[in-house]
Amino acid sequence: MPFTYEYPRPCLTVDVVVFGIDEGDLKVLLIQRGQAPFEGRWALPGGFVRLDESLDQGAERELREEAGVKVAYLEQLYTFGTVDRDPRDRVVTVAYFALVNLSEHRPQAASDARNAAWFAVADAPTLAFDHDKILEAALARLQAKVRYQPVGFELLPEKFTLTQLQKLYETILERPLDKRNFRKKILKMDLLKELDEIEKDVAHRAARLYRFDPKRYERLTRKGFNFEL
Amino acid sequence: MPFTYEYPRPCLTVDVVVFGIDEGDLKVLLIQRGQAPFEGRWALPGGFVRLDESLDQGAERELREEAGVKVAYLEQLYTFGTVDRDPRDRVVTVAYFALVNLSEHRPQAASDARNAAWFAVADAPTLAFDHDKILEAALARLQAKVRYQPVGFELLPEKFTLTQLQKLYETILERPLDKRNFRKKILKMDLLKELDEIEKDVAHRAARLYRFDPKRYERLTRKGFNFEL
DNA sequence: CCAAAAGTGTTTCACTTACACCCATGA
DNA sequence: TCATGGGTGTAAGTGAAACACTTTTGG
Repeated sequence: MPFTYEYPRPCLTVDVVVFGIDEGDLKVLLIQRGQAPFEGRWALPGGFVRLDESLDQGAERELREEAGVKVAYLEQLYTFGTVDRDPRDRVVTVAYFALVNLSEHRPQAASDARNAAWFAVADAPTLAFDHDKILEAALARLQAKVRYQPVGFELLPEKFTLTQLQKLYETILERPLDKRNFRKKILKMDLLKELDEIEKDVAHRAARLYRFDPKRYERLTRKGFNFEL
Repeated sequence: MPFTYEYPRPCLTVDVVVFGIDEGDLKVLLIQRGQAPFEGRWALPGGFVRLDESLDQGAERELREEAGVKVAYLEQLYTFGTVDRDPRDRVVTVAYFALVNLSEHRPQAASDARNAAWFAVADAPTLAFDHDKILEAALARLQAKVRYQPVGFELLPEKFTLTQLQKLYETILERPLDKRNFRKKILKMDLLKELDEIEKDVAHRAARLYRFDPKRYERLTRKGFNFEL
């Protein structure tokens, strides 16, 4: 018979804040709850961790099952464990923070789970449990992170213009950036590869397309940079 | 009869990496284990979370009980939850990161728990479970944090000299700093209050004592600063 | 030819860095 | 008087911030 420790055990869940960018809005993926507690309320995707999976695996599995989402980036955010955060039982949740490329994902996520939806972060509804607090923490983390790591690229299509990239940063940081300074700084990082292609089907001068250099991107992700702007 | 969720539950523990500074060495508090698994091996202080306490409360309680330590600073670090990190059962642990003022604490901690000891981080033994990984993560966090928040002061006595403060930073960052630049920068932050007192009992010119301004300190802790040096 | 966005340089200012000598004190 | 650490200023370089006009293209 297997050994087990003789201590009372709380429930353990994972919850994931999934961010995507859509036409200048920062969006978050929410799920409408089907059962009590908080039945009918919107909440972060998540669920109970299985005993045979790690926390990271649990987070990915829940996203797949609940929202059909494949994430481009996933990191642990914080663990929330106040005694009364779930009215029915003691539940500790490990919160995660994820980024997805919305241009590839929207159709799937929307069709797959009829009760999943993307909300602009600015006008998300009041969430179940302490999920408002979790969302707030995730937003703070995203804003901090984008200043010293190139995470933001996970949110864009593979080929993009510098203006798209700048809009992404402006959306996340919630303030306008200077065009010339932005381009100077981002190009000096030697992170982008200029392509021979340009935008199509725009009613004005077409912009040059870029893609990021995966090697350089990887290096900067590890060692960090300073992106104050 | 109270409601409970019908999912298998892992064990949940907290473990704390407690740092202190002692004569130019960065030290960490370890506990020698009295039971299996890893009996006799050194490990981080910690233990099972009770169902009627939050994670933060659990961390503080364990420190009190196991090591008689009152911490000056405590923050959650990361949650470790791979399946096999404890050979006997599924145990998820929420790791914390703490700073104590060693000049006030050593006698107590040493006497209180005969199996607790301070080790220089550089030559700590191999630890039980995945505690080496946790310690490594805590050290990285401390080094990162000290650059943009005034956490380091928790490690010093109330009144201190600028040289002591500089040594503290040098110890944490593991590299020498320029004396004049250090003083210029730290004083410009308007974080320190110059006292009318000077060092006692030194065999050379006595240095001026400083204390930090709690209001200003609080503000900088929240909003951050840049301390690259 | 007009609307719309693309693209491009320079100046100013603040901050970081490097660096060496005299001072005060107790032994 | 000597050994020990305390205390101080300047110059050069780097990076951030502010700022406006010309170019290209499609409609």
